[in-house]
Amino acid sequence: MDVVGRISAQWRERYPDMDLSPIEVIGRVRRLGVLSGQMPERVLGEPRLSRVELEVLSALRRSGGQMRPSLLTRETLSSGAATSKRLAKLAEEGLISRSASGRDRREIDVRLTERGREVIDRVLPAQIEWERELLAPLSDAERAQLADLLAKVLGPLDPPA
Amino acid sequence: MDVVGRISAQWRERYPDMDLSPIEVIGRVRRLGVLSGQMPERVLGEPRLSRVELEVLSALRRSGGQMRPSLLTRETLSSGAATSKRLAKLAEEGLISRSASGRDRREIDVRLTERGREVIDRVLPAQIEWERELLAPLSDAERAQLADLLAKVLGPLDPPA
DNA sequence: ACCAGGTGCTTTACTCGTGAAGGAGTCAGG
DNA sequence: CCTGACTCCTTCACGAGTAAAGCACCTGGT
Repeated sequence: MDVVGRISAQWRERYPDMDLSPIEVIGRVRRLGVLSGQMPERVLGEPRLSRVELEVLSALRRSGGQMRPSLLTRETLSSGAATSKRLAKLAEEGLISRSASGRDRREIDVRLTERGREVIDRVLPAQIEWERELLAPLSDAERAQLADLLAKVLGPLDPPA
Repeated sequence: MDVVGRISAQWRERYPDMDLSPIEVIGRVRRLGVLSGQMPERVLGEPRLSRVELEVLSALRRSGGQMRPSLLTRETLSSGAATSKRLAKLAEEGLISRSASGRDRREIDVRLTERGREVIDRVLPAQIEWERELLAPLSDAERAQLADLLAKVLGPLDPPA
């Protein structure tokens, strides 16, 4: 039995008629979320990237071209301030470039540099591999089912656009 | 479709033969983990408690008596340093007390104060209610299924004890 | 009885995130 | 044209987390 199982067993023993099903889901989600972020050294490439920095580079990579900070803010579920600092750091490390957008001078175009593209192409597969290992106890069908159930929960929560 | 769905669709379009199933699970888990932590004001009681502080008080509440910091560290998946500071803050706010354990003078007994017990008894039900709302899109059976699948993944990951 | 190595908690120095305030740009109504 | 309200990004002051070092204490082999 996992930690959350023991926790809710303890609650149940104490208050037999409390409905703990939310804890058994959300508690596990939070735990798995944290554990999935504790990647072994080998997974993160040369420049030690945090999970969120990796998400930024991934977003740039899959979008193909440039992206505005506000979009990255939404995708990473963090504050605008955090994005600003993150981009400054990534630019400092030579992984992205920032340049004024032509259309609206308030906007910034963020792009991967050559080096940034090379880094994300090396690190992302390792990251996915690590996630696959975490999910090893599940069959393919179970993994798909898990993805579906989570999508069902997230659907109404995620911002409409 | 949720954000992660759009993300993996974008990847698929670009690299049709990449296996993205880990992203579709872990990505959603991470997102839901973050969103479940962004509780509306009303959920957290008088003293503004963070999610982890609430976990500490809950652990003390359900264990019935006292607990050592090292145990709380393991349950909250954070560092010992973080636990030390957290306990100092909670003690400052009068929610817990810390006293030397009789057995081993390195150990500390952490207990809920009267006020601490009152606070957690008020806040925890609100918290569970909020989690229940997040999971509203699922039927009872689906919620149970989701809990099971997550337990299957966490089983091998959680520390053995 | 000693003391070397291990354990349990705290402290220190630092990084990273946040909300709120700030500066610059756009735009619609008069 | 102005001007006031809005948007986009950045800066600031601060809170909270971490790793590593530190301190006090226990324990088992000699």
